[in-house]
Amino acid sequence: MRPDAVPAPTVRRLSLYLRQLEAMQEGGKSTVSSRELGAALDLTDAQVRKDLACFGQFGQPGIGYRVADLAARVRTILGADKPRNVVLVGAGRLGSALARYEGFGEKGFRLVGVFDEDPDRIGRDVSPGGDLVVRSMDDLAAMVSEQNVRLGIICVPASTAQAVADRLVAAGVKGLMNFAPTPLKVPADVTVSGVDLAVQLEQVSFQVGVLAAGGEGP
Amino acid sequence: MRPDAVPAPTVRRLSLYLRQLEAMQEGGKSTVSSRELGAALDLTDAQVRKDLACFGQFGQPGIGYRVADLAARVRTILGADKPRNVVLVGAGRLGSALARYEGFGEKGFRLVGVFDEDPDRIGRDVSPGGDLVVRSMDDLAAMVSEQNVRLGIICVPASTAQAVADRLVAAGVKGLMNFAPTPLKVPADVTVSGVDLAVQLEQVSFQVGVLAAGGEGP
DNA sequence: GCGTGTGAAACAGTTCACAGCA
DNA sequence: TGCTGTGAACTGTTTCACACGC
Repeated sequence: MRPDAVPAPTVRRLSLYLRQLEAMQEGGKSTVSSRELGAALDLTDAQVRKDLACFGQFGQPGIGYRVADLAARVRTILGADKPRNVVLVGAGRLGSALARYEGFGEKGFRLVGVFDEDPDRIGRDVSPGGDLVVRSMDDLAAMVSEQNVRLGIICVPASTAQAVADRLVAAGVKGLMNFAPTPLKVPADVTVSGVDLAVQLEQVSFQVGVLAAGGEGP
Repeated sequence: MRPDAVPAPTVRRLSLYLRQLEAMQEGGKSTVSSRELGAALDLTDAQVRKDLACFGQFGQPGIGYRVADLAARVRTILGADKPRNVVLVGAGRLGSALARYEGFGEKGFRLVGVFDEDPDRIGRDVSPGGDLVVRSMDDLAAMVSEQNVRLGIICVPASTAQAVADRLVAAGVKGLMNFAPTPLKVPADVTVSGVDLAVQLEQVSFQVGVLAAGGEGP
């Protein structure tokens, strides 16, 4: 299957498979069936097989999948086998917390720069290791091109998010994770994923209301 | 349409409509067409109408929708017209940043408690206003029942996330937003929304790789 | 027996196209 | 004319069911 034909939901699950496989590998498991892998992630066995089939066949009938092999294969598919550089713009509370978030590093992402236009924030240390300080926005473009950065995280207020996105795109970034509660306009060759925390909580809240109302009946 | 039959994507967009409508209302706009509303959010006009039609008909043919009325109606549908109490568990860096995130308050959520089991964190101030301190997990159940809390945010490491979820559910919480990179098992009447930041970034990264590869051809 | 890979069927969501109304 | 509301068509995803291999 051509890589651009892989459904988005499949890509999301691939990431979950990898995490689960790594946990199983640590636990000393050598093979796993689609049923087992699915059960751990609340998915059907058919779903797991369909997802993996997008990238060729590497299961053994009657046995299942070899955990180590499959993990390595998925890692390659996702590109998680080589480090991918990331920059983060906006060193407010959320931005600073994300800069220190270990989860990105565990997935093979390398945060190479944190930027902000507020002079009070520039120079502040935002890494657990102490080797990352907030830099001026003036240094953004150079960093992106020198370190070949393709991914950017936007953690600025909604009012400046579009301007920041424009600068990142102009510098050469091709994928954005946007925490600002506003839609971004970007060229077609740039991917944006909006992470709108309030909207997500709103969704849970609505669902809770629905289930509560549904449960009231006789 | 029965409220439990509303598609999840529609609920998410409803939240976006509301934000856009509020912006338009502030801008002094009194009516808006599905085309306009859609354009602001990168949606088709048909999509907007279908979404709104789930909740009855309140558009005027030839005119469009009255901004103020529609905003009020959507607010009611989402339950955003009355405050909804929320507790947050895990006052690490991410948890502390989220506790201070204004976006939740703007949507009508009220964070009434922040909890952690680490004694070093208990008592620390985690609010912009200074009226919210980290409390012991021992106080969780009482707070949830006294303040009638239905929503919880989990910001603890993956290793303790399930245990925290169990305690929240036992206390009476019906909806969870989970920032820990692990799936949670909960009863059927409880909703969980996983916000897996690394997975989300992975998805963007994969997409970037695909588009880059696709663009190389002749 | 068990378990993969895969076409067929079912389902969900989006887009189209148009009737009907201001 | 402009715009809504909505059935019909379409697209994409999930589930089912089974042939084939260990």
